[in-house]
Amino acid sequence: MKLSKLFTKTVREAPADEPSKNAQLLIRGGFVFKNSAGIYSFLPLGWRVLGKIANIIREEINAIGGQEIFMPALVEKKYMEPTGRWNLDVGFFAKGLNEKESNYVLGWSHEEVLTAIASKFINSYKDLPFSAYQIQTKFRHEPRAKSGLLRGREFMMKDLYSFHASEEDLDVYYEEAKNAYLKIFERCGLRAVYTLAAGGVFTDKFTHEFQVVSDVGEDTIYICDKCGYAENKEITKLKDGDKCPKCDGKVSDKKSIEVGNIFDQGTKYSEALGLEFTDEAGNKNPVIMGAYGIGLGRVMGTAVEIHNDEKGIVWPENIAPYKVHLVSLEQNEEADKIYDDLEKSGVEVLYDDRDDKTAGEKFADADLIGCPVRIVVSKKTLEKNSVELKKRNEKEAKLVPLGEIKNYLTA
RNA sequence: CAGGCUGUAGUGUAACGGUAACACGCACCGUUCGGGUCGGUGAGAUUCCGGGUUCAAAUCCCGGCAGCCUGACCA
Repeated sequence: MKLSKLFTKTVREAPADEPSKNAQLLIRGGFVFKNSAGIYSFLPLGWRVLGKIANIIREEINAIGGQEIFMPALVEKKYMEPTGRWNLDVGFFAKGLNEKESNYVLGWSHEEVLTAIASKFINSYKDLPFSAYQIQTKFRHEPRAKSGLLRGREFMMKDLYSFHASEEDLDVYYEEAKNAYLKIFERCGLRAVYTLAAGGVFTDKFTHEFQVVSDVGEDTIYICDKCGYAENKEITKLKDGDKCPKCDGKVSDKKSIEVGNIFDQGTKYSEALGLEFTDEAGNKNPVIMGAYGIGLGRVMGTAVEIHNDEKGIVWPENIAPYKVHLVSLEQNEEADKIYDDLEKSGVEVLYDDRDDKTAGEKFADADLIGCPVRIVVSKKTLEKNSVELKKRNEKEAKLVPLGEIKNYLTA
C-alpha cells in the first residue's frame, strides 16, 4: 500500500473527548473513526489489524475442530423467549415500520439461535460432539460505553459453541479451548491470565476468563505470583497478600482487561429449546453445551494499551497492519523497486512515497502507525548501496545492503 | 440508570456580558529536504439544538441532545 493513496491520514493531536490511550493512538493513526460513543468504524489500517486477529482466531479454533458459520444479527423473539433472555436489558430491539412492538433483537449472543439450528441436525449420540463458531458484530446496549475499543455498544466477536453428550466430554473440549485461547492471545502479543469467574447472564456456573493485566482494565483479579492461578474479584474470597489456594505462592490484586471467556453452559439452552439426542440405550437426553467468546476489537484495543510508547503504537508482529513501513526520503526509483520487490515476495509493505512531506513527518508517522520494521531509503543510504533498517521496538538502526533486505525480514 | 464535568472552523485551544482569535491541518507561492523546516497569501464558524434574561449572549438562566469521567450493571 502506498501512503500517497491511503485515504486516511494521521493527525497530530488526539481528540479531546477520548482520554483512553488505545482510542487516542488508533484515531490519530487513522485506524478507526469514532461514529458514536462505543461505536467505531474500522478504516483500512484498522481493518487489516482486525483481519489479522480474526485469522489467528480462525486458525486456532479450526485446529480444535470448530466449524465456521455465520448467523443472523436480527434475532427473532421466538428464539430468546424460551430461555427468558428476550426481556433482558442487554440488547437493542428492532421493529418493522408498521409494527407496534419489536419482534427482533439485534443479536448480543447466539446460544439460542445455534441451539435451534443444531436441533434440526442432532438426533443421535453419533452426531456429537461438534462445535461451530462465527465472527460477527454483536450489539449490546451498554449503559456506559467507554475506554475506546475496550467497551463498545457494537463490537466484533468470535463466539464458539460446543455440543456434547456428556459433561466429561465437555470437560475435555473445555481444556482444548482453553489452550487454543492461550495460543490465540499469545500470538496477538498478549499475556492472558486464565481466571476463575462468574457467568453473568450466560450461565449460573463458574466460568473462566482470559484477563490481561493492565491498569486501564475494569476488572480486578487476584493472581498468584508463583503459579499464576487467578480468581476474579466478583467471586473470590481471596484478599491481597493471601496464600495461593493452589501452591505456596502469594496472591495480589491487579486491574485487568477481559479479552475472552469460556463457559460451561450445561443444559440451560438445550432444555429450553428442546435440543436432545438419543443415547446408546435409546434414551433421550438434553445436549450439554459450552460457549467461548473473544472480543476482537477489545483484543486490538488491549494490544495498543500494552504495546505503545510516547511516539505511538508498537504493534505485536502478528497483528501489525503491515510488516514493513518503507520510507523514501526523496523520490527515487530505488525505493519503488524495493517496494515492488518486497510485495512480490509476499512481504506486507506500507510505502511512504509521499513527495510533499518532510523526513520528520514521515518518521513521526511511521512511529505512530507502529509497523514492526521501518526501512528508510535515501541518498545517504544509497551512497552505500544500502537501506536503513530499524525495528519499532528497538532504538538502533542498522545499514543493510540492498540485496540482503529480504534476509533480514525473514530472520 | 444516578452523580459530576464539557460542547466554539476538520483538529487542539482562546475570547470581561460589547458582536468570534490563535496554532495545526487544508489550498496556492517561495524556501527547505534525515526527526513534524521557514516566510507569505487564502479558504474555512448561524459558537450543539430550542427557549429565556438583557440595549447587547459563545459567555448568564431553563429545557433538550451529545461526549467524557465516577459509580451501578455487564463481556
